[in-house]
Amino acid sequence: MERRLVIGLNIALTALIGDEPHVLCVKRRGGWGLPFGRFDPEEHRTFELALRDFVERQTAVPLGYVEQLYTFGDRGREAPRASLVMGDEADRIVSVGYLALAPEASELSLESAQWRPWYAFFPWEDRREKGGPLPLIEERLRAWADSDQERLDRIALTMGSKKMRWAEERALDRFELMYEARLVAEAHRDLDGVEGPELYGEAMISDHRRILATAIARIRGKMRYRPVVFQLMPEAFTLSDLQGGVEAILGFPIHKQNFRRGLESAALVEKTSETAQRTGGRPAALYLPGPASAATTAVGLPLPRYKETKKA
Amino acid sequence: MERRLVIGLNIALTALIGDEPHVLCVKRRGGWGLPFGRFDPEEHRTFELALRDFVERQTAVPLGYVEQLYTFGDRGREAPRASLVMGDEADRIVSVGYLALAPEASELSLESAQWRPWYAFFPWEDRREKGGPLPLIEERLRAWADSDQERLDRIALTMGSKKMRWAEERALDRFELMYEARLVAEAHRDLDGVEGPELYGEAMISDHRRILATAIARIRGKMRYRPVVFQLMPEAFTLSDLQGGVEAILGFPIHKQNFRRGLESAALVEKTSETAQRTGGRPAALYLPGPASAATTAVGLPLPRYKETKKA
DNA sequence: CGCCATATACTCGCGGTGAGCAAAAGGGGT
DNA sequence: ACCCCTTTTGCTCACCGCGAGTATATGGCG
Repeated sequence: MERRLVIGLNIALTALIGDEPHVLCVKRRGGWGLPFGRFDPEEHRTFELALRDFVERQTAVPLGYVEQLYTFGDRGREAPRASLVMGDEADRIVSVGYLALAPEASELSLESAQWRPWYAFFPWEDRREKGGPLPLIEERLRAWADSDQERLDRIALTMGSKKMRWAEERALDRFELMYEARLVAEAHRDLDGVEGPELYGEAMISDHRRILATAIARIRGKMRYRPVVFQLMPEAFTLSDLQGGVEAILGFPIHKQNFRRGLESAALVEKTSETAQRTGGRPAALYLPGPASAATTAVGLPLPRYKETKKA
Repeated sequence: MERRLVIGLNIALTALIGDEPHVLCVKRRGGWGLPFGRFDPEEHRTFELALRDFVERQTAVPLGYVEQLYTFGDRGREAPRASLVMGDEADRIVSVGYLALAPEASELSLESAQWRPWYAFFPWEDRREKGGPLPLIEERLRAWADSDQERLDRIALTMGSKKMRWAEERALDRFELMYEARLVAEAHRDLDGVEGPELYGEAMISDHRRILATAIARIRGKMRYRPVVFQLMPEAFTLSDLQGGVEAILGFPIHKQNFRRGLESAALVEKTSETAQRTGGRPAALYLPGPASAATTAVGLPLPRYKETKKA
């Protein structure tokens, strides 16, 4: 029997709902996963076209900004059951992961598709509020390292420490560390089928949570040198909205005045004469993306680095 | 007749020879190209293993650092002749590009493999010396733009201008611009088969020059936040060697004292007691990669941005 | 009319970075 | 032996971006 190559396309489509980043998920047997499909060379001229095609079919959501993430070709990268979903047992699956951004989370007509918050899958990536599972996770990672200096260094590097600052864009490294230390359900599912004690975040089928981690890492990193946030914002927005969105993606709060100063000095936004009607305090001016906000521009947002000592 | 998916792996393996970055090329009919091969799912467990396997077979050069670049799945991305090399006419080729770095350019036993300098393919990317084809290229690009403001903006953005600084990591964008403006031979070969006037840089088969541009862009960008240069250096080196390598990759000269200051304050290098015997001036101390130079470290070299006003 | 909440404006100080000067350490020629 | 040339190495200084705090404007609401 001949083995054939099959190319699967996976997409992490994210949009903001309020100040919470969400990812589009579809229900499969085995649990939630990212929308995906098989690339048919007869039918589609490019990966992107195929992607748009079947995402719209599966979820009735049109795609906006799209970017390729990574191509996974490892045999055995998935649990055996994945092949039941994607093709014949004997086929070899190569999957190409994509990131996409939408300016709003559209209504979903299908029950099998749903917007789910990022941080349900990665609770440790959200540091906007004090608290959270991080201290405990670090403790368990150190227990796993078991005085192995190399492991301890790696933990300090990816999770932050006294000397090393928290690097929000290392979301993938953190997930891989958690996987190796068996603190996420997928590790047990893939390796021995046994449930561990206290695991963190919701699992996804196959390696989809890994792809989502890649997507989070990518967009977090990209925000520093490309104005991609605007792909997640509506036409007009207040600076607070924008900052809320940025903080949601980054996973930590930033200084308001400095953020605004940087935005204006880089011509990233343009003030309109209208104001938003809000409850609470003084009405905020509505802004539009400015001349420097074109997706092709190599200008970054004024983003600080995470610091332990900041107000909630 | 059934069409099948074929996965091709392409690799841009680079090493320094003196102060010149070189890429490993293989001779094919049609001209020079990157080493590549067909991924056989029966034989290889992962892409990387396959890569190492056939590069060693084709060129007898072992790979060091390896990183995936991008996966190209477009139909018609290649000239028809490519399918003769890679598979049957009817097969659909998807190619995965890789970047690899070697600490030295090993001797090549095969005549069909050869180290070729980066800047033979991209003369406009080397701004270490005054002069070069850039002013003329910009002029021809503007002629191509023909007062189309969008094109003019794009040119200013990718090629630099008064307001926009030269961004060395935009090598891919520049190549794509040159392709669209038909200033590289591939554009004519792929589109109409006619030779144009004055073209820039040597051509490669298929889209291999594009992959090399991607590789250059990637390593240039990566140097800013990861100490990847050390993958290109021998065991011990002088700071001038290191700086020469960095400048070779970046494509422009940098300030010596500031470079050294940054290196030491980041603990990227470690001084040894030995010195290099050189002709010319004062002997330089030999250095080793320092504690912060591990490939996993998120620390960048102290790299300035290109400025027009610099010494030769 | 006073209170509250948020938006917006301004200031201050540190540290990173760009740029240059000057001394140190060899080699080679006269 | 001495001078000159070259490259390395050490140091200074000014500027600017950025973190962080303080103060003022502008609305809603009781």
